[in-house]
Amino acid sequence: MATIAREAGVNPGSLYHFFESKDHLLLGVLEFGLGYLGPAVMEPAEARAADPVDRVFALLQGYRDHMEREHCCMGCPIGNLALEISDHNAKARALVHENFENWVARVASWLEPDTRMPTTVDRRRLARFVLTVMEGGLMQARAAGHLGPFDEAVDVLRDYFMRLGTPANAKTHRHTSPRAKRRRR
Amino acid sequence: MATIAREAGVNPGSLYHFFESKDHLLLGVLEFGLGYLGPAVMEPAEARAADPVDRVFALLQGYRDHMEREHCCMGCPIGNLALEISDHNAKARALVHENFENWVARVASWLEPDTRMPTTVDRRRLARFVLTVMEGGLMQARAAGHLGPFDEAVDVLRDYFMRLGTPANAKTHRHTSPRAKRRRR
DNA sequence: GTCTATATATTGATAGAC
DNA sequence: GTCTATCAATATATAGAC
Repeated sequence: MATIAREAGVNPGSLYHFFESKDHLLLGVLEFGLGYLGPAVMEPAEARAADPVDRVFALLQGYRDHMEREHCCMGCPIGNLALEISDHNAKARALVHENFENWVARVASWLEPDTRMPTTVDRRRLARFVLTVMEGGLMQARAAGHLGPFDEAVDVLRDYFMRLGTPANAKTHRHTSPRAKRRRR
Repeated sequence: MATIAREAGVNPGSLYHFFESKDHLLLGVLEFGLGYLGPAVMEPAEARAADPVDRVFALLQGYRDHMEREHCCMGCPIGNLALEISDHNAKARALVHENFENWVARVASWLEPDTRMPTTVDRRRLARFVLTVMEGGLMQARAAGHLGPFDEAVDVLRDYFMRLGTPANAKTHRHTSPRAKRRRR
């Protein structure tokens, strides 16, 4: 609470005017996330690519850029909370879940109209898989202190999409570009 | 510290005879993990399946069983610490990374001799991808409160292995068995 | 090495003036 | 609504007897 107050430039006691407790503030953060996702995370990816699969990799690139700006700290705030929140905090847990479902639904809506993938491919399941790979990749990148593990995971995911019949646009192949040679590991 | 002492059945002060501080105890936990992984996690999977790919899914099944026993709480202790530990705690972070590398190296050693996958498939990268999917899947399962998201992620991963030319043994297809019908979602 | 007791620091929350 | 001051609770760590 003290850190939040300091970062916000307010006095410690003032937070309690808006949130009746530490727990309520956490719920406020998670509710904020629900509205933040669209404008701050999904819309930029939608603006950068129209193709369904390119959009997915533009989204992942957005997380990568953020992680790089933070020097491999932080990662995904919702993912961090997912593993930090006690299993007994039902309300917070439900909101983390809702944030994930929100993410999955948006990405699934991109993949649904794709005509290259067989119709037997469950778009929602595939969208969830993208989230799975993103969160697992960021976790390892944070532990490693560099983006190598995240890039590797995205590479394999791209290979999978290719095998589903939907090669991603070459522009999203950042890891195979000359610049990538400078990467650690 | 109080919780650990209580669970261990010792008095709060006694912990400080073995660990000079809270931080040192955390390092001790992570060092313990390095030796715990083989006997407690990898060897059971190795005993259950000889085939490289079946072993991978036996390993994932082991995490699933553990998660189910805990009623979808806890998940992977190393993964939890990976996102909970401060980015400034360099020693702890390095040990989390070492735990992950340990995991990846062991799984890669299973995949290396596989003759069905093209030799162009980077075994170590694939092993890391398995860890990525496992951690991302457990994270979402913990948030959801049920194993649905984990099972979905494993399903997609199995599909990927199949497309690489290495279908997993039917016995590991727990999600498509009649029992799976009882699953939520 | 373990116990009881306690010191010290940090954190969560409140009170009341402005 | 914000500020200063401060309370109460919790958590980390230490001391000294046994």
